[in-house]
Amino acid sequence: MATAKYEEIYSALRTGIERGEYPFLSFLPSENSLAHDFGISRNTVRKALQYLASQGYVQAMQGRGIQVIFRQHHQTSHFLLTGIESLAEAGRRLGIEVRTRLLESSMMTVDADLAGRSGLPEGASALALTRLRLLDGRPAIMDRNIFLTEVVPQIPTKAAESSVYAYLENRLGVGIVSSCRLATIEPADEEDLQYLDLSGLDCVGVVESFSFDSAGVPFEYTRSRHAPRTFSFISTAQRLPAQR
Amino acid sequence: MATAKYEEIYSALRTGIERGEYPFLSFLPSENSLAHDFGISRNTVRKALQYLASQGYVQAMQGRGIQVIFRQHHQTSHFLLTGIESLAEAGRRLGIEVRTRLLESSMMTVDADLAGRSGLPEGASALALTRLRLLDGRPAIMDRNIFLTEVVPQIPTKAAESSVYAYLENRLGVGIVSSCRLATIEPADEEDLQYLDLSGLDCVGVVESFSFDSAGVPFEYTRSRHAPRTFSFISTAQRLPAQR
DNA sequence: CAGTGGTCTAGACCACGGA
DNA sequence: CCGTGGTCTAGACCACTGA
Repeated sequence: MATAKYEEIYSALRTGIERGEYPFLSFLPSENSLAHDFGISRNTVRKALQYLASQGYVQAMQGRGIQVIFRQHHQTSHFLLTGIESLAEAGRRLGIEVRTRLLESSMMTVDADLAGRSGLPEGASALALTRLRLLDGRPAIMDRNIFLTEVVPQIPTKAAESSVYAYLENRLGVGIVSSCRLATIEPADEEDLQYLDLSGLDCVGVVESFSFDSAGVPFEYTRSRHAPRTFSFISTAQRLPAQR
Repeated sequence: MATAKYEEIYSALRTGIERGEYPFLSFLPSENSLAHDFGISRNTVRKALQYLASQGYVQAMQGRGIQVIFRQHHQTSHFLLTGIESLAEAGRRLGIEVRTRLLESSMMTVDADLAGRSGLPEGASALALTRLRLLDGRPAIMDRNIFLTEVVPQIPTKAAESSVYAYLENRLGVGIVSSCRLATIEPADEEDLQYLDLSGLDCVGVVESFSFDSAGVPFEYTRSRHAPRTFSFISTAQRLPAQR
């Protein structure tokens, strides 16, 4: 299937919501009428609606309908902690100019400490990148990426200075399927003070990321140190069934 | 239905994963065999698996199987940015003692600025709480909660000093269904310096939260200022269909 | 090739909300 | 009461993986 039917209706409804055709707190058409209008089964409609809900666009209410809970100005001006998006993609979405300086690229071996923190197999060969990312010309993020050599044998300087993920997807055919992120705050170190524009503050926001490729291999571990000014992550949550 | 079938199999598999019966990078039984074993249809099995994937427990791979990607020690020692969980619940889960001091409780009216930031209706009457939360005896979080009076007419001091959410759910029958969180870093202000244990740093982690109840009313806006030491949020992401 | 997950259907019954 | 969303089924066909 080129594009699944539920993706089409997901996109159609999302676009409608983002354009304001379905404003904040209004209701979407009912599942039955959507199924009829799009000529698909109700199950497929429900699948699209589930994705919309998981992204914070709508909230379904039994007996009432499907309400729009998306607010344009709040939910489109931040990085996504939920969602897999490269900095280059986020920059395009937010209208921010992203530049990247490759500071270091080297081969290494995953030691016990790194293996424990990252889930990468101990003793494996890995490629480490250190990159400084500039947002609208201001040094904002210090990225340290570690890739399994087995999955990512090398990364050309040019790719490292534009988008690593575009290179992985388009050249190597490696896609990130799942990713786990951890956000904390740490005292700034000498390197941060040297490179980042901290606006006089003494902390950085740290985002660690653990990624799995489409073959289920944990192949990437990244630590990003963010200047406070540009640390801004958004996430949506729904009550889960069977929550402990 | 008391508990849905998919909730039961979700819980069963999650427990199995958390107990190590299905270790990191192992495979679950196939969808067909799960359907047979639990005596339910494959669609229902898939629904349970989808929730497991959304919580970062598993990753399905076409033609191969369903792989476990959950690592106990990494994913159970942090607050959840994905997921709706009160601080009291998180404390129990993490084995942290949570104490709360109510600093202020007052009625207010939602002005234009607050309405713009929070999504609460301008002019509405609201109840504002300011609370200091202590984790294992150390002042760690300054919470500012704003509730629509229409939904939450009042909160007894006792409830404010234990868990507001338990009070909302059990006494008022108000459940949070969807919630949007925004995490940033800000310079510490005088109040933070006065109350919080900042470990000598000059920043706080700020989490803003916008919540909708089961009737679809945006009824709560919360700003939490976290001491850096205890700011630690985890989030999992999957590649979405139709990602921009 | 057999077995896996991915998509989709048509229909059923239930619980809930509002008129 | 009717219309809404919530759950569940049985079965179909597809695309992909690995032996």
